[in-house]
Amino acid sequence: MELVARRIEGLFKKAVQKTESGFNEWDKLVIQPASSEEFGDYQTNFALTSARFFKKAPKVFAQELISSVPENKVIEKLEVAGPGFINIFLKNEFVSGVVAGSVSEKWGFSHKNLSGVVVIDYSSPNIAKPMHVGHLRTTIIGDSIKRIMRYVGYEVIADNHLGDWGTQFGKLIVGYRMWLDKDSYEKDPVRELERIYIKFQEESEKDNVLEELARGELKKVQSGDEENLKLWKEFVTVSVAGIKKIYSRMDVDFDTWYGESFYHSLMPEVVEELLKKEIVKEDEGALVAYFDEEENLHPCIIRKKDGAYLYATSDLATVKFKNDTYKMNKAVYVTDDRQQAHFRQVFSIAKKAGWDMEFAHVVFGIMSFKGVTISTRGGNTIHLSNLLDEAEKRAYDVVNEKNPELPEDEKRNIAKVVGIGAVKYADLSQNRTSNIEFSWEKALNFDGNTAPYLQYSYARVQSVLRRAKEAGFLPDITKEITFETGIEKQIAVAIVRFPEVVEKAADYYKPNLIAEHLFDLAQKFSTFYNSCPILKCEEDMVISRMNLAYITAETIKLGLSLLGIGTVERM
RNA sequence: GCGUCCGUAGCUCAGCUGGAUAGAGCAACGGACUUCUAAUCCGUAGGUCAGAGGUUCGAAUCCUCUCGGACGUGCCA
Repeated sequence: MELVARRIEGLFKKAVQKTESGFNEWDKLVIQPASSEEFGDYQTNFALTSARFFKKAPKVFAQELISSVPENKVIEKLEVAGPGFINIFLKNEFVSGVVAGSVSEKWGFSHKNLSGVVVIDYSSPNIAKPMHVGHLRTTIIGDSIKRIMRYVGYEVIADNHLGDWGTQFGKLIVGYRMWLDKDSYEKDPVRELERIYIKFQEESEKDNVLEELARGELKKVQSGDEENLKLWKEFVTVSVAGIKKIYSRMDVDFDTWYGESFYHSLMPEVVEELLKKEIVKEDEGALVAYFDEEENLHPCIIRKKDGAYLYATSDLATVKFKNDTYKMNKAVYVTDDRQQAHFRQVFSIAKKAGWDMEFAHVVFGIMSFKGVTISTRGGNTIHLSNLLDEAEKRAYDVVNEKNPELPEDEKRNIAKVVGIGAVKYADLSQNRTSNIEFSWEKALNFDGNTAPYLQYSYARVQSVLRRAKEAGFLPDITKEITFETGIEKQIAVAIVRFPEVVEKAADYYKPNLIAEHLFDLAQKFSTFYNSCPILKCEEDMVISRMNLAYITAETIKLGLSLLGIGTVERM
């Protein structure tokens, strides 16, 4: 089914072609949601932005335009307002038909370039340390972008670029040999590794010989020392198991797990290719890429004078690998904004190397707690597992209070879906690149603009539908939805706009647009629910209202699923 | 020094790809449950969009400068 804004766009295109040939700046023709209900359902500023091209006064041009729009089943009324806005009012029957179609047909996004593969690199924790709330943003935002892009029709590969080859392994090997507590290692290896890691940090501040030892042990891992390699493998295995447990709780998964260790063997040929293409030069024994002045980037070291590779080399290897392995459309990286310069360098080098694809660095601000950036080393971590535990516990307490009669396992499930949904939504509903301060209160809030609010709206509809079923009614989308009140029409229009919001969210990598739209829809639904009875109104309105409620719920469910958040039948 | 990001209601944030009177949530205050789940709804109050210039028919949004904050900046990741 074609997006409504695109249908309107098509009509205006015809109108323009009727009045004037030779116009080709079609990207100026933007149909947007009306900024206020009084201005209709959609609006366009096209007459204002393009009046100059047509050498006409905006208002005059707008008037001509609306009288040239061909006969159609979509638009009820057009009016010119203010300096030359065109307000677009849709036909009720049309809106109602689109709303009904939205549950039976798939939205069409074939106008987009969907060919090729999109690889999204997100989460990518440094392993052998437990995941903490600092990992939340990349994990949740990346997972949502994956879901959104898949829904739109891209072939998406979710890649977890694990930090499984870094300096932490040298430190862990040293610490493991010195301070291991066997019992706690057996009980919870990841926690014990974390303890060792923190202890190493503390001790090495007093005694910098430790750092040197660690570098030595790391070197041994990388050169294939059997005993160290065995330890490394063990650390990787236990950490990945721990990480997967967390992902499973959060309903996050990946298609590939090409960690840094995977790319290690590819580094030499990457460097060789860059040398051959004269993108990097030797300087003081290191290999360095330089950039044009207008790129405004610092030189980037690709290989150290001791022959070791760096972060940039590793990321360049990922790009080359993607280019060689897949027919690429886009490569997307979801990280905090400290890495902006790094990725600008990587993308620039990759383009010069001819590794052809679109690049996107999706950035967000770093998370701090009590004013300090969260890090394992800083000792101010909040383990992700603790946050999820607490979220589930609080959600459980609420369900238990509101619906004590529900079966225990259902209450547990509700607590999980609602608690984790709240945590995810708190992050996904904001998309500022500014830094954020972690707050328990915010992450665990269940009131207002939160996931539980949306889930609650969904559950209420299910409750109505259950009662309707008992009374012998069922939603029937072949029956028309009529708008008796203004709020019913507003709900319908919000449903019509939903796929347009999804498309925008995919284009700009902004899940918060979906969150915002769902909240708006759910708020309108709550208003409707509280003021208009669904089952206790005149008989011919029952089916109409039930249909509207049903489709609203389905839209909320779909939207939440694009955010990686589930729904429950009761809560 | 240079660069990037940020500064919007008491708090947390939307809006930033220029459009009509700057929006939510939380907190505050007042109302609505014998009626489809009150994790809800309705209403009130709250703003020199950090500041100053500029571009434009039109600026929270684009440009310049100033102030304030965070981060990055040749051999860490």
